[in-house]
Amino acid sequence: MPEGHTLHRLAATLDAAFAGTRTRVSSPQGRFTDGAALLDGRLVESARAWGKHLFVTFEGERLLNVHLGLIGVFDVSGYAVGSPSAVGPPPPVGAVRVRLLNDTHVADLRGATVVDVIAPEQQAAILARLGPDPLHAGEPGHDTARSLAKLARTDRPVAELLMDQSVLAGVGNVYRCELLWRHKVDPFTPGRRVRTQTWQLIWDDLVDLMPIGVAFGQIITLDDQVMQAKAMLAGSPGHLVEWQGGREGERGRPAGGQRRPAYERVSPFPREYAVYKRPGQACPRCGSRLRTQVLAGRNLFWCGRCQRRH
DNA sequence: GTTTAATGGGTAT
DNA sequence: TACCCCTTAAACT
Repeated sequence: MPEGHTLHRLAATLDAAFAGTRTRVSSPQGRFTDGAALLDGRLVESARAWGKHLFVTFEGERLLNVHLGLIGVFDVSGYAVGSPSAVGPPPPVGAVRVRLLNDTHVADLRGATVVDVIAPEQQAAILARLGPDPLHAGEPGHDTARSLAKLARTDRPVAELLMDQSVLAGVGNVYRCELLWRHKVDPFTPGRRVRTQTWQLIWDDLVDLMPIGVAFGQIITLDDQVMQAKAMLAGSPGHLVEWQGGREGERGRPAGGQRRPAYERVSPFPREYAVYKRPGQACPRCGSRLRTQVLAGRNLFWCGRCQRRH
């Protein structure tokens, strides 16, 4: 589910599956019929993500803009990769708002909060609202300069600022809780009291961790898992790994040695976090009882004993 | 069978 | 701060 790593992985998956191909666009559920008609049959140029926003660019300066919200899912699967399929694409299951289809792949979108056909100017307006994205680090504007300037001018708590997409694009509730814990930062520290160095270290950590999240399709922040993940990525030749099943995340028999891009790697790691969703349990670092509290409408999880830094 | 929770965010009050 | 939207699956009764 969707923080920035999910969207970037999705963009890469869609790009590999659809870029350069003429793509059918439909709305099996019927709530995107008009938009689908505007895109149907056009060539897909690219799929890219900034923060939690996904853009699929079609020929003729038309873009499909998707925001998954809290519960959206965009499932991409290959139904005839390697050899032509006699059976064709699978029928849509459930409330499929948008289906992308070409000769090899099918992608079904469900539950998204934003699904729009937009022009390049509207995309520019969306991007202008976003803060720097750790997954675009190294590109112009994607560093800590802008976010530090914002921090210096506000008393809003750092835990709220980390989730503000105009401060940092792509960070969600899991990354924010885990990063604050990793850096021993008190979630309630007012923005202007956060040390420049602390914020820089958090940013550098996100730049390091989020690509691992993209590669494994999972937020990985526990140090031992991070080390194992890095070793696996370093040991993987090129960018290809064995495809593990019919659908992302599902285990299944290898489909005849088919090779798929690394971003479809299946994660071997259990979903474990230091503080996220562990209220009442022991802090992995100091053993103190972990706490939870709703902050700005979202559940915050932290350790009240060892998160004291600013 | 019904309720709830979920890695989000916009708009109204 | 409250409420709204989107959808599904797990947790309740």
